[in-house]
Amino acid sequence: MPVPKGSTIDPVRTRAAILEAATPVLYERGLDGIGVAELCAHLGVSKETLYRHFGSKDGLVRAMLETRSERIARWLAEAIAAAGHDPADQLAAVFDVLQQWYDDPAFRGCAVLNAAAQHHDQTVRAITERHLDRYLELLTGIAVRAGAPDPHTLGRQWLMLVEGATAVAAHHDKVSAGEHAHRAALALLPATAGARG
Amino acid sequence: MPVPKGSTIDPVRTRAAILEAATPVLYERGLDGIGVAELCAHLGVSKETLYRHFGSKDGLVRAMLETRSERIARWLAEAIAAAGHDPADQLAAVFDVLQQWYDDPAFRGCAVLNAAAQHHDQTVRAITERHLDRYLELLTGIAVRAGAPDPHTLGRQWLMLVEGATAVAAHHDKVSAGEHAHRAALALLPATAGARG
DNA sequence: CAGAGATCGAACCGTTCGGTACGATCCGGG
DNA sequence: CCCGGATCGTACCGAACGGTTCGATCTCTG
Repeated sequence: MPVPKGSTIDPVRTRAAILEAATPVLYERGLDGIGVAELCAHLGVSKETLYRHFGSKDGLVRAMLETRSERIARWLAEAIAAAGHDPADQLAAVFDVLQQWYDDPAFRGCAVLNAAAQHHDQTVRAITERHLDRYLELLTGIAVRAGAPDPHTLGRQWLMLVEGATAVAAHHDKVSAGEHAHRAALALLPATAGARG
Repeated sequence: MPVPKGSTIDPVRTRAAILEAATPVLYERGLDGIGVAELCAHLGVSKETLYRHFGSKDGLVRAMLETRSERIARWLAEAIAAAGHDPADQLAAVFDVLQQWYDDPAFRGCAVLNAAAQHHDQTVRAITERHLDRYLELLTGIAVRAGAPDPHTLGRQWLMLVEGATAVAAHHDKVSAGEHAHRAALALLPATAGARG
């Protein structure tokens, strides 16, 4: 029973449960690939409840994308933090996490970028841009700690590798995509930096 | 007058004209972002004509994606051929073409990959995979001519940079995206190869 | 134990969708 | 000169869409 029936039992928990359950469904079916009625059936929630908590389908979508973006960034940041102090290890951790994601049978590419490809809504565009900002910040941080002379550019090139690997894994071939991207990212490090010692 | 009115004047020209006119509209509005009626109004064609030539909206979409994929590949191949014999120049030509594309105000990312993000139809997936195959073949060719020891892997890493640069340009910041990706691609060349001399 | 509030389920609304049908029009080939 | 076929414009279809409403139900709070 994902959502309790009674009253004041937990107004905020219902919202969170809806969000949690809607995320994978919207991801695998696509934002416009499922209607509100069928979606509610999957969630075990009535339409009225959904509309009271999110106002509209777009409201749910926006909340879902923001939550997902924040979660991904937190997930990556934790993987980086757990990798110790060596920037090379931190970089390896990033691409390890990515490859694990690619290996998930449900993997269908980046949910946020997929969403942006469908809704060219202004709000969704903003969420997408902020999502890539978060990625960029994490990667630039590694580049700084690695002593790269132009960490901003290196971070951006790493971002391209991350997104490129994700696209290739989603639409072409996921085997070793993370590993190949990782090796490419490493090759950029000594080329741009005078670092490593 | 995009489509002549009379009869046997040219059955194949009508189809081509529809395809040509539909491509930019579907690109900027999104595959599901415009209905058949409005689309036909933009094309200056009646629904009956469209359905006689393409059978369904999906039929039109498939034809459009295949045509677009082939055209992009041909365009890139010509740019490579025009760049002379030096693989480095050929690589530069690829990223030059990409940056020109990014600078187009109508640029909204790769039409084929955007389509795949919306329709997870089997046919669209196949078109997308073939599209990336074409890219990969062109890039691997450059890697071979550059004497890379593992040209297949290098081609794939370049493909990631190409798609990553496109995604970043579409969703984050298009300024210098092609140039940064180009520099990253160059850095991969001496790292993977023992070549250049 | 009574009331407030959250939820359900289902009916309902207007709109839009992809797709079809039809009569009128226009043209090139025999 | 006329017929066949491609086209147009429009009306139409059933289904699905996003969203609203309402009575019944349930549960926590006072």
